[in-house]
Amino acid sequence: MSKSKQGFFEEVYNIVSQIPEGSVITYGMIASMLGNPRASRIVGYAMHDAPPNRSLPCHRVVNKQGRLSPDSIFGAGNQRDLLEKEGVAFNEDGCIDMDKHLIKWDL
DNA sequence: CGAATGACAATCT
DNA sequence: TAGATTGCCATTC
Repeated sequence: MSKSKQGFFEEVYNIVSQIPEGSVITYGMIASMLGNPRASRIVGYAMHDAPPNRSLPCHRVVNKQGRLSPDSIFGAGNQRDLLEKEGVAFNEDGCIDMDKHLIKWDL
């Protein structure tokens, strides 16, 4: 197993692995924590390449719209089902109720 | 080193 | 309001 990924990716995996159940986080937040509030895409790319051996709850990582990743990538309806099982509430639009489940970091 | 990629975000029309 | 475009930045070829 060679470490193809550089530090940034591991930082992303580290944060994602810390997401408690029933909570979600946005790509922009993770990027901001890493010091690059504009690297939201890098976070998404890290998720795309996220190795399952990290047990990354990538289903808890959503965009700011509270929207989940494309079913084509995740696997048709799996992500939403997982979140619902963890106690995450969804809106009628199929988006996560960010105001209730979005992680709030210590201010 | 340069070009291409990408599970986003913000802005414009 | 919804769809399309641009910007941003790390990783890969």
